[in-house]
Amino acid sequence: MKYAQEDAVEKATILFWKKGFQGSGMRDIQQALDMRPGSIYARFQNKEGLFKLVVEQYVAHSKDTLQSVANSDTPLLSLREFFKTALINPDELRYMRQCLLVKSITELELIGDVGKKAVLEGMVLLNKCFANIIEKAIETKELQDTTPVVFAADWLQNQFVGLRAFAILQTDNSAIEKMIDKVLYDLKTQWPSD
Amino acid sequence: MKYAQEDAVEKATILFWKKGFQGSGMRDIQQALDMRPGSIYARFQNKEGLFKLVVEQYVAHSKDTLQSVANSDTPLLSLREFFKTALINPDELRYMRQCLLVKSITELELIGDVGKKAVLEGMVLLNKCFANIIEKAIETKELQDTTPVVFAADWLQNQFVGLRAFAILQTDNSAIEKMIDKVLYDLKTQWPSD
DNA sequence: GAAAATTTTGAACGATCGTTCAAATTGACA
DNA sequence: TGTCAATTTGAACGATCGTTCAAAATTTTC
Repeated sequence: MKYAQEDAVEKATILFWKKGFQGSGMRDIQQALDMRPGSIYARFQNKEGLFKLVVEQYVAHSKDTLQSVANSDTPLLSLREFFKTALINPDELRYMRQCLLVKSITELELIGDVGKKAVLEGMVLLNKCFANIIEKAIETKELQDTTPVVFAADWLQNQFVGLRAFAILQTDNSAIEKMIDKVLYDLKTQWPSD
Repeated sequence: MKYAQEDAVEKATILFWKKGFQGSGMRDIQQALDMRPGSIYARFQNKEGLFKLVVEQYVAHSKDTLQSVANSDTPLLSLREFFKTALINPDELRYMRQCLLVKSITELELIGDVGKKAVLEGMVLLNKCFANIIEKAIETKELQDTTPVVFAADWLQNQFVGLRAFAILQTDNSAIEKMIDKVLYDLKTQWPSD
């Protein structure tokens, strides 16, 4: 029963990821989940309720991934692999290059308060995950211990956003890899002082 | 007559910028332009035709701005000012922090071919402007002459995308300024070799 | 100033939007 | 197997979507 729900949310995730909140009609959702409108409303309250679950599941999954990066022996090397996996994928999965949260932020005004809250809280949570990775990388001496953790976490999250927007337009995978290298390079250099 | 058209496109720009292509209904547009549907269709063909003009005008304006940055005595200092102007603005203009092109890219699948083409060509054009700035900065010795122009242009455009997504969520202007400093710092450092 | 050409108007169209709900189906328990 | 609760169904609702077009208003032409 609970499994069926997770499965439905997963299918909805693909749809929202591809088409956005506004762009995904209830009839698209009905088709994707193979459920009739009444069932969807009985289970998820309404479109926004489903979207909220999608975002929460997306964030939870991202959090898990980022935590396993942080807990790796070499967090920075794992981070590089994580970037590559997220940004370089076959054509039918290209929609995944865009970050679902960032995509949602661009249409934040059109989403209700419930969905909005889920998106913004998700951003904050993932920011903490990035901070955690940086802390761990300092511990393993992959990063200098002078690295400003909180600021670098914001910066790293930014880089990820920019990279994803870049990757979605890019056909050349090696250009994406070079861009990832630049990010990791800049992460290790000096940071501007206040 | 032509002036009235530019004025209408400008008003439509604000609307599309705030609400996106899909999120801007024809009735919103009618109200924003103070025109009745028939007039709008007579002038702009349809919603997508208006959107195309909006994107083209947006790109043309951005191009002008970036070119004046490139033609400054100190392109890199001007670039810094450009970033600050684009990313730090009063609350009623906050919608401008998001890049209209990037916002459009997130809903590219929902826009027709005409609008899609305008957006993608706009990205390419602005990329060339970024490359031009880098070339000029090399000439003025603000950048090392080993800076890889084409790659750095992609990178700089990326940074701008990331910064804008960051700025739209940010309330603290000094955090944005610090992030801009980091970008300019990283622009001047070494680049990973192939 | 009359006639012709151009532009603007706004009611109305069919399609699609998110959502509802009475009826049918299914599942749980005695 | 019969009963009751829980779930699923799908036709249908009012609202809104992008768009059309005959009629009215305006501008241009001679």
